[in-house]
Amino acid sequence: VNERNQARARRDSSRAGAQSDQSRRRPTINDIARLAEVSKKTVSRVINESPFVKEDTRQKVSAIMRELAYEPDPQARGLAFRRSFLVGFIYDNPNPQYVVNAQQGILDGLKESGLELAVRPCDRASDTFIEEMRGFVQRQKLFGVVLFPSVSEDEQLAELLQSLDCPYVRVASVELDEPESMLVTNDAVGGAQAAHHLADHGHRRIGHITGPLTFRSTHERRRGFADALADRGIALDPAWVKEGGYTFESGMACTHELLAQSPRPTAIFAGNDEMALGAYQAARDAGLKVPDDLSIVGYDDAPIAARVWPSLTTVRLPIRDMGRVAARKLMRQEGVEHGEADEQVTPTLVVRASSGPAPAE
Amino acid sequence: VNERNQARARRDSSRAGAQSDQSRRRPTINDIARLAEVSKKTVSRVINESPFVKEDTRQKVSAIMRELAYEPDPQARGLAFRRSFLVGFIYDNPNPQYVVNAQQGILDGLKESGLELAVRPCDRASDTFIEEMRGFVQRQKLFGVVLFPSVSEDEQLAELLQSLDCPYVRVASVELDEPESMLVTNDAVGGAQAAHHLADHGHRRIGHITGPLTFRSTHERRRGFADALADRGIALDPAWVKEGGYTFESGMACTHELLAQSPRPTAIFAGNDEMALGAYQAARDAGLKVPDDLSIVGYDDAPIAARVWPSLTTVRLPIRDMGRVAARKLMRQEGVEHGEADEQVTPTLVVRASSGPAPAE
DNA sequence: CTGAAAGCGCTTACAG
DNA sequence: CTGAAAGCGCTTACAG
Repeated sequence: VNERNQARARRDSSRAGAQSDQSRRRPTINDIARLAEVSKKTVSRVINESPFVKEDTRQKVSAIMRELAYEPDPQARGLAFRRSFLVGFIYDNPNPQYVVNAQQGILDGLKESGLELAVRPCDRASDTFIEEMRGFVQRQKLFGVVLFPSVSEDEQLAELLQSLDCPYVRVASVELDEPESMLVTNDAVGGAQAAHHLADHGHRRIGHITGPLTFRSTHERRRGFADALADRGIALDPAWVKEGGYTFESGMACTHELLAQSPRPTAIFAGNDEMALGAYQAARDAGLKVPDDLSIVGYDDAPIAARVWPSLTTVRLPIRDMGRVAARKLMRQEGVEHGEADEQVTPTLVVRASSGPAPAE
Repeated sequence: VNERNQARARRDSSRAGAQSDQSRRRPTINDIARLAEVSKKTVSRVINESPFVKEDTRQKVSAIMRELAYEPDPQARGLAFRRSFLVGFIYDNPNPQYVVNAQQGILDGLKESGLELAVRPCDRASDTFIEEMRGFVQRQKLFGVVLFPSVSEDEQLAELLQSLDCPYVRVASVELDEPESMLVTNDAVGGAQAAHHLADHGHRRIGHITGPLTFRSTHERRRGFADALADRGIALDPAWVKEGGYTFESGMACTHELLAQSPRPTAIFAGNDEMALGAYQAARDAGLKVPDDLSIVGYDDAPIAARVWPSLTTVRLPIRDMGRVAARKLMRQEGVEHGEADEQVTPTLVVRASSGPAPAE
């Protein structure tokens, strides 16, 4: 005896007043075909927007579908298509804000499409990573997959998806793949904006705390930052570049090192907001006031950036937009989205209270 | 012509070196039946752990399933069962940290079960809320649904799910429903812990910023807080209770009001961490030092609580655990989880630097 | 432009 | 304890 059905039966029997099964049954393709006096194959053609249906017929069938509020069963369609209507969101970003925003954006893009989003955190360091992903994709016959950093940079995973014939879109800071399956985040532009902002405020001794060197974004942000400083005739001293780990603690430690030097930097550009907050802490420990003694600029514009004191100047990554555009790209690849051409996403500087003029010498 | 298949065909033709379709085809129930020399019905019985299979037969079939790494197709199973293996996570909590943790916990609970998680943000205030939820549940024939506050408190939604015969578990601060579909968060206990902590530090004039009165947790936290203060002989003056909105700004505004009174409170218990940070800001505006002049206690233990200065004393809500336990309860309802009895979740106080002894008079 | 037949990979009655 | 038949709600060839 199947326990699941026992449970269900219990519920059934406890709802004596429920409607009859007949009236609650949802309409199927057969109901539509019968009422429209066509074959179910023709109904199927209407569902799938086949051009080989006479306009009259299409109208008639559509009207009845609307009347009965008919929605094709994704499970049955999927079984026949040998493919599901599930989009996978595979992520490994440690920042919850990042994940929720990306997820929200993907859902924005998927809205009204009939596609659902199945979420899947992962650990690239795990021995079973690739096998787990293979299982997920194969078992669910995923419609496609959206990948955000850092798992979007995993070539092994990309190859797996190709071999499984599973469409994907990768969000990353460099063009790792064919353009149709990439969404590039232009991190060098964000780095440049931070550089111009600080240079324009008269800073000359500027430190940089990078993200982990295993992230492509780390190199892009640094490159954009260094190049833009060079444009203003300022060299980014390698001794003033420290590798952090995108964590509060690493931001604090790197800032301690930077402030121990003499002369010390008057401004620090942190690779993300989390590390920028660590820099706040280190500045306090060193008896320095932000921004009077030390200007700090972050990256991401996490919600916390506006809530700390002083509020944080930072480069805003439009993560939710990135999710929406990535989902749309995936849909366009598969021909279910006939919208406008590809959109771009670009970071923008948000100036708040943690950055100001360089202190007088 | 179906565009999706065009896209797929393009990909196919571009991968000339791919394995033959034959070798890549996943095994089906028919393959297993043929190799095990039984009917597919018997294989089905093994898959569904039916007791009506001879041990010998079961062993033989299991061995072949393992050998071919056979996994039953959830789509086909779902179609036959008239039910999917998708669990819905419906949420409307504005706090991303909360959402990610809950989601992570639900996934912990679902691990290895073959159930996938489909996420669905919602807006209870929308006119189409109930119809959207009906569409989601019916179209996907959801296995079940997990609800977190505040949407878990929506009786209309609960009734809808019942009428749709869709199992659910509601996480909430009070027992709104039958125990098997409830996970109670014991918010009154958390409120009491905050009260005892402040009372033990000698505070007598204590303010409280509540969450929105439309949240059940608001009343529970307040009740637990007030009762525990009463135990210590301290009355919670209604004039020192302000209704906030779980936002930074509301925490700031309420604290301004509290500090304008004379005498002013020496401690404030905020209904969540976000509002506690608003209280920090208001204290700074008023020239008060935390915790020397004013002790502040929050609720949630969001990651930011450990990252601000001074670090925030707060009541930790084990959100991830709540997600895991909720998922398990759902599975147990449906008989797919045969684990231990129901677990409880309880809040715990995390003492940090924002609370200390009451200032001398 | 339209349809009858067969099939996607499973399960539910119904027999035995 | 086991199986042959029919069906879940759709789509893919194949005809016409």
